[in-house]
Amino acid sequence: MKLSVRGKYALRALTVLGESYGPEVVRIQAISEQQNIPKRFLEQILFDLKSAGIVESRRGVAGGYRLAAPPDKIPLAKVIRHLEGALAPVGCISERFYEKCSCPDELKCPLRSIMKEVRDAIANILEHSTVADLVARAVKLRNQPDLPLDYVI
Amino acid sequence: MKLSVRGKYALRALTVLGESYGPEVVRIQAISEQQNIPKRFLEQILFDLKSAGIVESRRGVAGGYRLAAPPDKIPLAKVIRHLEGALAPVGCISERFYEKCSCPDELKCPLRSIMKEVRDAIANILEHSTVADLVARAVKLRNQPDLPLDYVI
DNA sequence: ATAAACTCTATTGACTCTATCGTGTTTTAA
DNA sequence: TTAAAACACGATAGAGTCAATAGAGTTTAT
Repeated sequence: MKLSVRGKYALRALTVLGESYGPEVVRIQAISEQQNIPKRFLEQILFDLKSAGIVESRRGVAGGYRLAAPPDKIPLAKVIRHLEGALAPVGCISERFYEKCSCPDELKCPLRSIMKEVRDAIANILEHSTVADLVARAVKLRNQPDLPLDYVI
Repeated sequence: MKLSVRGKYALRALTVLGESYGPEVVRIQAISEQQNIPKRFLEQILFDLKSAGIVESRRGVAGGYRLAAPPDKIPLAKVIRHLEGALAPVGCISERFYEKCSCPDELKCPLRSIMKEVRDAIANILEHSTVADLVARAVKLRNQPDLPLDYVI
């Protein structure tokens, strides 16, 4: 579940869209500049998110992107699953992206058993975190002095 | 933190070594056959684990590998970190494998803040699980009827 | 001495990933 | 009505990673 650059860009873009959620649309270029993301690459990513029904767009001179649902209705797990595939660290656990393993007997594989716990821990956080949480954290961090993350609860 | 095939092979091999932990050494070929791992590839992996001080070897005709420490003293996190690098899903969190991110301000990055929670959840499990746990689970699963993992607590 | 087994480096082929490019199409402000 | 802005979509290049194999060397029990 190492997040690719693509995935990071997507989540950062969604945070921007979440912050200005409403009927209005945000230009790609605005996101690109604010978040330091290559514009052409971002186009690709947003288009991909659109095909997943996560964002919607308006074309033309006053065009741009906006969230397709309220920020608190978009779990990060949904975004990551669409962009990166399985949350599980090994394919033989994943329900949606199952991949057969080479081990002698999957049902008796101790590694699979432990990795399932890891998967559940990850999924538990990412299913319950939404774009709204990202926005909330962004606001909170913005209004705080520069504390390292360890002191932020 | 998607585990590579290499990482899976390593952990499965360590489970075998854990099961027959003692002064005696296990041949690569035995592990390779039992676990369905390409022998030449496994050689490479075990040699790598040796350089990390996780296993030790004996050369010659009666040679082979054994754990360099008792199974309960080898946390899975150590193995995975050596083989795959950071446990964290994004490099800008990792203490041991830190990588700079392109975001405008890392200290105010909400994504980083959430991913730190994911990292902690993963690390919490993998720091406290050891090769001994893998062995214990293997034994347990072996003595059980074929239940899907969901019913195993 | 010989064979079995580890040691170590190199390399190959497939694949993935980031990023850029080109060329459309749609929309709308002027 | 026209031109510019922005999305749509596919193609592709370049770099890197990864699994797997290969080859030649060293060690050691018998």
